[in-house]
Amino acid sequence: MAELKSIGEVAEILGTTTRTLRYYEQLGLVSSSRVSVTAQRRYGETEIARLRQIRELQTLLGLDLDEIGTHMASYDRLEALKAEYTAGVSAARRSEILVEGFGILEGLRAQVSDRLGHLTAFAGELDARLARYRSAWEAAPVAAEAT
Amino acid sequence: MAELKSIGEVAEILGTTTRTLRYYEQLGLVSSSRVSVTAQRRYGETEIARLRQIRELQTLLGLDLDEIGTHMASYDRLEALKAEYTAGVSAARRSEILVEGFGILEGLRAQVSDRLGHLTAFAGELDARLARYRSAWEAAPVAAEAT
DNA sequence: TTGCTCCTCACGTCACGTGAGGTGGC
DNA sequence: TTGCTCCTCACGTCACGTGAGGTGGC
Repeated sequence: MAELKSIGEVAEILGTTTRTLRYYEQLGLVSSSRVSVTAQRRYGETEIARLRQIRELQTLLGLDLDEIGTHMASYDRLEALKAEYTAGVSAARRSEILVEGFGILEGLRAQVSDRLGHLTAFAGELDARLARYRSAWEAAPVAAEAT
Repeated sequence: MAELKSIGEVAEILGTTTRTLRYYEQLGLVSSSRVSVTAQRRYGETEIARLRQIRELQTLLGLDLDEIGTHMASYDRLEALKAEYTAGVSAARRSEILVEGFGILEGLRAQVSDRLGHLTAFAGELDARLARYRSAWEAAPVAAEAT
């Protein structure tokens, strides 16, 4: 029931390389299960999801690995909260971490919105240029047949 | 009427550093006007627009400087076409470059659409997480006053 | 047993960051 | 004349790329 995958399989799923995954592990961004300390790395669904998240923060938002490390630490704190939550912590501590986690996600969401705005504007520019091409094309119909 | 700007001013406008602008010039991505070969660099509106374009390709689409170089070379060819166009070239050559330019822009547009899709999905994930926070918040109203 | 993928160094590369030491414009 | 920004090396850094040489699983 374990369904563990090799580093090569995971690299292909994520569209990256084995070198990159080992580098992430070296920086402490992810961990992999290993039979012995020199044995082959194995990845479960949890780790793959974590890696996917790291990749999104890196490629979509352009964060560096240090910033990503901070975010992942926050996510880890939130997971720890869930455990504390069900174990029954004080209401004050509970709200403390809720506020922190909420703030982090709001910050991310703002960055995403910002990027979306810039990307949409860029798409608009490209569409305008493409439209100008099409009108240039209409103006030279004979040339179109020459290709 | 020149309105030339210094490297520091341009760097601040683009939200980057003077080092980066000099590096781009070293790679041949942009040029700057200089009184002598060792004198201070000056940038006109054309060069600033070009730099802005380079930055968009780099930060929004994540292209490397080699790929960006290829794109800028294409843009240059299109500018050259405009000159040829008004000078009156053959219809065959005209359509040749129109096809090429159109293809380049379409490729870029596809990449932008792809990124927009991924970013929108990422925004959706974040919104779902934020919604879960809000319901957790409702469940602990007393704690909210404690902060 | 033969490939194929995996492993650990370790040097190379890309896109800059960051002083070191010096010259030029308001 | 005094700052401030500019200049050119040139070494450092981050996030990997890329072999070198060797071990382990189907």
